[in-house]
Amino acid sequence: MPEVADDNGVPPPAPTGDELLKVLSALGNPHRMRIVAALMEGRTYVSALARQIGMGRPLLHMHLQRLEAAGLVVGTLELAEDGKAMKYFDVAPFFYELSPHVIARAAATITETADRTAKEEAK
Amino acid sequence: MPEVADDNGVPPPAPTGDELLKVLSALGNPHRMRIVAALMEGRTYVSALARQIGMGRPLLHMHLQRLEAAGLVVGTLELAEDGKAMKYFDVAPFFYELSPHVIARAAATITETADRTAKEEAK
DNA sequence: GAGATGTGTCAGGAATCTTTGACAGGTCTC
DNA sequence: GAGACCTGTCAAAGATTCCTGACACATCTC
Repeated sequence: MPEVADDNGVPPPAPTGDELLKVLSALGNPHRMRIVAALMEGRTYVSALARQIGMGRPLLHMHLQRLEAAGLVVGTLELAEDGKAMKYFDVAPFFYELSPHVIARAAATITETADRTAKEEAK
Repeated sequence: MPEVADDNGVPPPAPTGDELLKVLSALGNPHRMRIVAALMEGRTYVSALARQIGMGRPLLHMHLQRLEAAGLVVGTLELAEDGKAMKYFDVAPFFYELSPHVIARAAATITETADRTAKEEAK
């Protein structure tokens, strides 16, 4: 018997346009996909992960930030026994379905905050 | 009773890393999401679509190309009655599931063709 | 032929994303 | 205090993506 998740029935298959957009653009990057993959093997803290996948800390930091903003990973600042502050990351239990309908529905609710709209708004 | 699709059972939930990457980065863009949405309402040709969603033809052309490369839409060059060549686009019946496992699995099969690899390859 | 419609491509600038190196702050051990 | 870890941020390069304005080619109508 496989693992039992406690959600019953169909999960809400209608994400917001902005949400889906953030998720897709976050996952649409080789490094970030690898980061999620690495995190699947167990939680770690930033520096360790950086060494593990051969990537600069500042870079990793930025990518993790992007993933966290999309709700795909969660980071918690924990204090180790010796008093050092370490930020551990875990993958979040996300699930999305990608189909023409989902895309179409999501497209209708796109805010486009990062557009010229903001400028004209300011006027 | 909902619509009946003629695929039986579970569709292969293990896309290639490169494939998933192309799909996600293609869909992770507001314009391209809107293009898919617009195409869901019916097939059209490039110029008409450009007018419909208020976008330059060259730009639209590029976006459609990206979507087609990812296998999300299909374009066919058809000859109208009056002899004009028009390129009609349809959305493809794609379906992907996005979960940590899928990402992790896909991440393992990333080719990274668009990397420094190509340069060193050329040498 | 001029004009309207369709196709496609190219060059160049604008806007973003990615990446690196340096810096600052913290705790612990020697 | 010096050195080894950890965290975070910033500025400035590099690389991509996005976007626009031409341009070329084709067909049909006036």
